[in-house]
Amino acid sequence: MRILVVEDEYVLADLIATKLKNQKYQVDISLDGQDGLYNALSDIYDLIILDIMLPKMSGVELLKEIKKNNIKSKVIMLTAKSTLDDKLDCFQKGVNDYVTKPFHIEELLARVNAQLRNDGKNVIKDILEYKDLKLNVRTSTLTCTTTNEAINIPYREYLLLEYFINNKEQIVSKEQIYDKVWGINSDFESNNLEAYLSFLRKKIKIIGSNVQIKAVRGLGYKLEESNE
Amino acid sequence: MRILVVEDEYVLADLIATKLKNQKYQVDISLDGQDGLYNALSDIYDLIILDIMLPKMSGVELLKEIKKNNIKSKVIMLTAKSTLDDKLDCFQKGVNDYVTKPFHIEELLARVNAQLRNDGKNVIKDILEYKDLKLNVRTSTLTCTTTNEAINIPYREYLLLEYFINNKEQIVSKEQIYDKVWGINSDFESNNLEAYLSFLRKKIKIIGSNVQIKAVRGLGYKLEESNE
DNA sequence: CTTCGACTACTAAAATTCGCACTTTATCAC
DNA sequence: GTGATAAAGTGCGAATTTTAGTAGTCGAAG
Repeated sequence: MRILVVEDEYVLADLIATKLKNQKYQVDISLDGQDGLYNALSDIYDLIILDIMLPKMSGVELLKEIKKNNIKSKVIMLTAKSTLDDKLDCFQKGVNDYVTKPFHIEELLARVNAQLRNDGKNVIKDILEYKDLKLNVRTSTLTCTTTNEAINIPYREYLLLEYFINNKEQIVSKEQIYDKVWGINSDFESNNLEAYLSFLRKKIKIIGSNVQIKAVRGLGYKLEESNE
Repeated sequence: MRILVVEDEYVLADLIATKLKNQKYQVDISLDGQDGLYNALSDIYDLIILDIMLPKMSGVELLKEIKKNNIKSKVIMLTAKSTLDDKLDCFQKGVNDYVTKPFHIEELLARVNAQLRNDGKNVIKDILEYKDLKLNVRTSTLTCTTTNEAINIPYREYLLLEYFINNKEQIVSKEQIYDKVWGINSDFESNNLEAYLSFLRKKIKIIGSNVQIKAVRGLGYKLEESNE
């Protein structure tokens, strides 16, 4: 899961980012509205935390722009002033949640989690699962429930697997994967993605799962149960 | 959209219900926790507004129960007391939003709307169909609804079929097909297109559909139902 | 009306290409 | 130094392209 924090107070932005990273979110920071918009328009973020008072472009304007461009990231508004009208205005414009400063950082985190929760299933989202695979978000441990074997997963491979589980049984293109795992501004030249796929597949095999990452030539990859 | 309000102060419950009904939601009211749970377990609600202090069964317990029963309704918690720990506890248990009394009714409505907003997901059409053929765009799988057989379709053949379905029952020339499937600057010398038609027809036959790609001599091809 | 030739369409199979998998080597961060 | 990440190298095989041979269609001439 990838989150963009748009907040000009560097200390606060950094605090939020650090806490979120501890929860295994990938976080980018923009310190002003213009940069925030630029990043937001990439449409790779699952959620955007957006301050209202920003240099260069206000949060409200930014919000309007991303809605106009059909960006599907969720948005949590963050603000010092908060008359009822301000709130209503933002909700009207499509905000998903609205937090008033000062706030407890834990509450913000809880609200972030509430927004990104996969409704219905995975109520407590510490564990992502697909078939006999369980991926513990906190410890980065991958477990196979049939063999009861477990293995630790390094950062990149974790991101990769997380993306696959969140898009289980769907074909995802290399570009999509690259954007999510490495970020927008990566060269995407070498076959580095394929190398990591190989690492990940090896680990899945080691713990004895029958889940596989299948290549769909020309289109991308797909997480599925292997059939034999 | 159907909403359940669980709140023992009748005046407040009624106010919320009335306002929601004005926005075209269907609303039911429960005045105590037991009745609330009974209603909630029907799993017909898109959202539940839940007070914490309730007769017979507390909101928190109710929440635990519906999560245990895998109810997929969203939940907005409504409460007078609100220490940070209370909030965190509720979010932890899977609440989607948390509103502290006293609140402006308009803010609650806005938050309800925010939760039930359709986020523009699933708007994109995932499935192209013609007669008994269904082509899943995400998985590149072709299914026949009469036989229930399915088969995977590689890239080129997928493009070809996609074009045919988008121009169902119309005669399309070889040039048009070539431009769409291979791009404008292709040699178009060999009978490569015909080879692919052959592949595709074979697959359609394998899954037992009665749709056919008919050649119209000198003009092109046409996707239609075969008649026998 | 029939027959023949020319042309178009179809399919099977061989040839080729190119995407992908895996390994190895280099670089980086702690 | 150790483990994680990035880059480079190599071989395989499925997807694509090409080739070639067969079947079917049409029209004109006998």
